[in-house]
Formats: sequence, structure tokens, C-alpha cells
Amino acid sequence: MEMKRKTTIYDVATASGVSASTVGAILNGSWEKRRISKDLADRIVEVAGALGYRQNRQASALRTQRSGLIGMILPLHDNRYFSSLSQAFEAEARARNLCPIVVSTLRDPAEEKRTVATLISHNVDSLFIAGATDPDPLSQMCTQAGIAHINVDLPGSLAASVVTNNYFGASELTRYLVGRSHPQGSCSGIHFIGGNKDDFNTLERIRAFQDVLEAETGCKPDPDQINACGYGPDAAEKATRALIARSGAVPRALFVNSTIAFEGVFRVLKDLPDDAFDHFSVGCFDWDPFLAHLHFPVAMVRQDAKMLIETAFRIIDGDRTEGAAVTLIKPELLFPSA
Amino acid sequence: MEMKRKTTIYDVATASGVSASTVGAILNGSWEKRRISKDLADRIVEVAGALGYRQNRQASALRTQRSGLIGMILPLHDNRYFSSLSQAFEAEARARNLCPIVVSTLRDPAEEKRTVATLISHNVDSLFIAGATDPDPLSQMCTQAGIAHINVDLPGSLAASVVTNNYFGASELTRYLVGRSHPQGSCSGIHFIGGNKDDFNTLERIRAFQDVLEAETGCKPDPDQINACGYGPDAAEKATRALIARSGAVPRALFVNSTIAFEGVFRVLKDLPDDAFDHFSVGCFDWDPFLAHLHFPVAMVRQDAKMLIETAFRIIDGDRTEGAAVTLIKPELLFPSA
DNA sequence: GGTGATTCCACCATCGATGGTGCAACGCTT
DNA sequence: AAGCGTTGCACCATCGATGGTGGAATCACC
Repeated sequence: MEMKRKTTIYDVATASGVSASTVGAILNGSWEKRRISKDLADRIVEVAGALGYRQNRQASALRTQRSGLIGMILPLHDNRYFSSLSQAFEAEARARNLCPIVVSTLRDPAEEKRTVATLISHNVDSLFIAGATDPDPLSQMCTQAGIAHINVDLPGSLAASVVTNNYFGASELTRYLVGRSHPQGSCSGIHFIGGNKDDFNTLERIRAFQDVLEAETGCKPDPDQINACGYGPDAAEKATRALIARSGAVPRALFVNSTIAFEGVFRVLKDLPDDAFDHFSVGCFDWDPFLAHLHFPVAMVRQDAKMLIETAFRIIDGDRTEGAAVTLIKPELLFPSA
Repeated sequence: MEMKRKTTIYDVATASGVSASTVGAILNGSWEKRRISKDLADRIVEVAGALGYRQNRQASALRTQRSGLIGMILPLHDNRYFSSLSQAFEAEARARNLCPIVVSTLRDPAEEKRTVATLISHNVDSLFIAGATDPDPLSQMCTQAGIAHINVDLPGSLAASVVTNNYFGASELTRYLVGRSHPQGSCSGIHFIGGNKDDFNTLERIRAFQDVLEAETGCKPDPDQINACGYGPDAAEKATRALIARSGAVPRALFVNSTIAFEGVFRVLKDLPDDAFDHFSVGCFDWDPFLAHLHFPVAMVRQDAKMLIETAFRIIDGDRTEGAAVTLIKPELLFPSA
């Protein structure tokens, strides 16, 4: 069973007494076009099976300029939203008979460039740039290499983008929070926590937060009600503690900008007395099944990973590099009915 | 900026008036061995940069028999444990200058085979088989193709394996649950939910559950206290409801066999009155940050993804295909102190 | 100046699959 | 039987990078 070298079409050819090109044509399905008899085809397929032949994709790719690989970069795997992007990406790739390569780049622009360079070297047939902190240079690299690509989750200006309608989701979430807050005329005590101000999505959500707050309460939120303290639970925890320490009380409402940030916020909230939540409501942009069932209600905005990916594929398949259109995908709103 | 064909070493060669082999040697770092002057090397590197040259890995792979790709299959992405395996795998791959390909196979043996066949076609330099329902046939495929591989998370009999010490983790978790249950002399009312009886890990955990239950209470658990109702929240939810309906009351303790199953169990528990948890304890094999802070305490066993992957790499790097040794990795125990 | 040792680079076959092209062999027509 | 169209397959160049080998040019030294 041990084999030093993989069996090639030449092995199959000599083993069955036909030419390698014939074997190749049969094994890659183009045998009818090459008018090879079905009898021969069947025989060769059998021999190939017996010899354990498997196509060498690099040789094929070298010749045909198609690798059969499709790449996606994203910030990290260990996150419900991003891993559901992976899952959806994979399903679509599989349906197209492509081998998915999903690599996380840890929100590091340098790592993003390195990774894209690697994927280009491996000749991915197309590339999904998801959640890249700096998508445009990546677009340039792809364009120069002639690789079809698309931005997902975060828009870029040099390629088509498919992103969640953050403004819509954040507006609705803010509206929900304001609706549960008293007194209605004030916007103080309603805070935004998490995310990064360099991040387009966060900016959109902040914009919605501010707009809705002002529209609903008639009061312009103070800058220190908005704390884009980064990703990561630790920063969010610290920010939440500071918030409570500063105001001396629990805020009226919190808009938490990711489940990751929520982890940190939660470390604080879980220790509060139960009655602290009587006039306090919390929302989270992003979804986690357990958040629906904490000892206090949490409103969530769930991004539609499947639709994001499907839409992106539809655009890439269409192959129209028509500028840098941005397609918005509506998120799902999961608000406690109580 | 638009480019129809990627620039090759030949383009760089003609552009700079040297031979392609010289360019190749310079661009892949073997120029010193080939005694090429540093002056020339510098000049070529510059030209290559200006032309936007990127190595064609398929051509390189075809020639050198090393693709620079490394594969891992796993059941699914959208899960904290598996996605942390991905994350750890990627870090190690990156450190070795390999491009990681992680593909989920949805616990489907046929999909596992198809995926491994694809990865072999792409000539991955080595393959991690994580959580495969049927690892041995995959081992055979790899062996025939001469591809180094290793089982992770679930052991196989044809290759080295690195798996969590499930028996240890489940023993400790069961001991914890029993220790909080009353009356101490009985084992009834302590249930195991989730997982699959075809799954080695589940079997190990059940074995530990039974052994510890018997050792601690002196009573052999009834078969219907163990319900490996599969993965997926829905089945677990149904099983939990049935359990409560059957016994007419909340059980004394639940051993939930994954966070996914926990989602289902939780849908039931969250609706129970608070005093239902007075004499009720819950444990979950696998970790989730939010589980630590529900309105009732949850003991968790956290598998050490980083150590699993690092150990597997160490074995693969060592390259000793010494039979099918199984290396056990201790999980972390996260039990509420209260 | 001649011989040998270096230095530095060019030439060329090779990896495996692919597809354009060439060409026997066979069948059919008149 | 000559002419012509088909059928069915073989031949061969090619994709881009790599590394063994050959050899021109320069240098050292007697």
C-alpha cells in the first residue's frame, strides 16, 4: 500500500497500453469531445481506479490557468459571525466544485497583504476579502494579478462590496433601546460600547446610534456616551466598569457593538444586583444563542452570513467588475417581545 | 494596472537581460548556493518588484513536489471548539510558512472522503484529520498518496492521534455533578445528554460517566439515563423535554455533551422557575464564555485546542510514522466554586 | 604566457496535465 | 477501385519554476 510517487496519467497509460493524452482526456471528462470510444474510456477509468490515480491539480492548474482554489480572508475564525461566514462560503465553494481556503488575518493590515500575496501565489480563482481593515491595497494586488475579488462585510472602493446594512440594524436596535428607556425625553445614560472608529461598520452603527437618539429624544448624545474601545472583551470590560464608576450608577441602556465586546460587558453586568436591570436594557450587534437567555433580556441584530456570501458569489459569478457598487444586506432583528 | 497574464520569471529575465534560471534562483533564495553575485541579485529583486512578480506555486510545486499547502478537515466551523482548532492550526501553519486549508465535512463520511481526495489532488504537504467520523479510510487514502497525516480530536487506528483525555474530563465533571447531588447514595436523576454513540469521544465520556457514577454512588446508572441523542440543539431540546415529562420533575443533574447540545437543553431550562435549580446542577463538556454566567451555574470542561494542535504538529514534524500511538491532552476544568 | 582554480551565469531537461493537430483505419459512395 | 468522410487515437508543444551541468570570463601563480 505504501507508494513513493503518486500515480500519474503516464502510469495509467503504460499500464493500459494507450497514450497519456488519451488517458488524460478520459480522466478529465473531455473524452467525448475528443471522440474516444466509450469502451476505452471505461477500461481506462477502471485501470486508473485500480492504480489509485488522482489528478495532480498543480499540473492541471499550470496548464489551464485555473487552480480550482477559491480564497477568503477574514479577521478571525473563533467568532460566531465570522465562522458562519466560513461555513456559508464553504457551502458555495463546494457547490462550484472549488476548494475553499479561508485564512484569518487577525485584523492586521500587514498580515492581510501577506496572506493575499500567498493566495495569489497559489492562484486562487477568486478571492473574498471579508472584514479587511484595509481592503483597497488588497484590491490592487488582486487586480494586478488579474484575480476576481469582492469585499464582504466591509466595503472597499476598488471592488464590489457586499455588506450588512449596519445603519438599518443599528437604527432599529437604538430605537428599541430608547423605547424602553425612561425618561423618554433624555438621551443621557444610553451608551455605545465596543468596535473601532477606524472600522466602517462601527462608524455606520455609531452614526445610526446618534441619529436615532437625536431623532427620538430630541437630545444630542454626548461624545463620551460613545466608546469604541476596540474589539476584545478586556477593553469592553474596562470601559463598562469605568462607565459605571463615572456615572455612579448603572446606565439606562447599552448598545454593545459585538458579541466579543459583550463578553467583557457581561463580566460586569453579571455581578450586578437583579434590580439593577429593572430600568436597564441591553442590545448587542451580532448574535449568540446564549445571549437570548441571560438573566436579563438582550436585543440582538443578527447579520445574515448566508445571504452576504450568496450575494457575493452571485456578483463574482456575474463577473461584472462594474465599479465598486455596494450591496446592502438586511440583518435580522431579534428583539425580546416583553 | 490591468494585467492579462501574471508576470513570470521569464518576463523578469527578458526585462533585465539575464536568464530565467538565474532569476528563479534569485527569487527563491537559492542564489547564494548558485554563486550569483549580490549585485545581480539586488538588481533582479528590484526589477521583479517593479514588474509585480509573484511566484507561481503550482509550477514550483509541480517541480519540487512540495505545494506549500497544509490541510485540515473538521466537522464544522461554526462551533467554538472547532473554530479554536482552526485558529490554532492556522497559527502553526503560518509559523511553518504553509498555507492552511481547513475544510469542514459536516460529519459525513462520504464528504470526508471527497474532501480528502480533493486535498490530495491539491498535494497538501500534510493533512490533519480532525473529528472525522471514519478516519481509517482517510488514512489509507493518504498513505497511498504518500501524504503525512495525523488524527486530531478523534483517534484512528492507522495513524498517530492526538485527542483530548475525554475519560479524565468526563470523570471529573461527573464527580462534580455527583458531589452536588442529593441524596448521595443514589445515581437516579443524573442524566447524560447529547453526542453520538458511534463517536469515540462520546463513548469515552459515557464510560467515565458510568464508572464515576457507580464508584461514587454505588449504584449502576439505568441505560435511559444516557441519551446520546446526536449533535444539534433540536434533538437535545426534545430529549430534555422528554426527560422532564417522563420523570415529572427536573433531574438532579445533567451532563451535557457539547455546547451545541447545551443550546437545546438551555431552551428548556431557561423557562423553568428559579427554584427549580436549587437542587439541580449542570455540566457541559466544552466551553463557552456565556455559559459561565447563566442564571444557574454551569460546570465546563474546556478542551485545549492549542495544545492538541501543537502536539500534533510536533508529531508530524518529527515525521515518525511509528504505528498509531494516541497522545492524550488534558482538558481544563472550569467548575463553579460555589 | 600557460595552467589551474574560481566566479558567475546560461542551457536544458523535467515535473504532470492539456489540447491543437496529424494520421491511420474503416466505412460509404459512385 | 478510387475518392472522401468519419472514427479513434497518438504526437508534441506548452504552462512556470527548478536544479544539474557546462562553460566563458577573470584571477592567481609559477
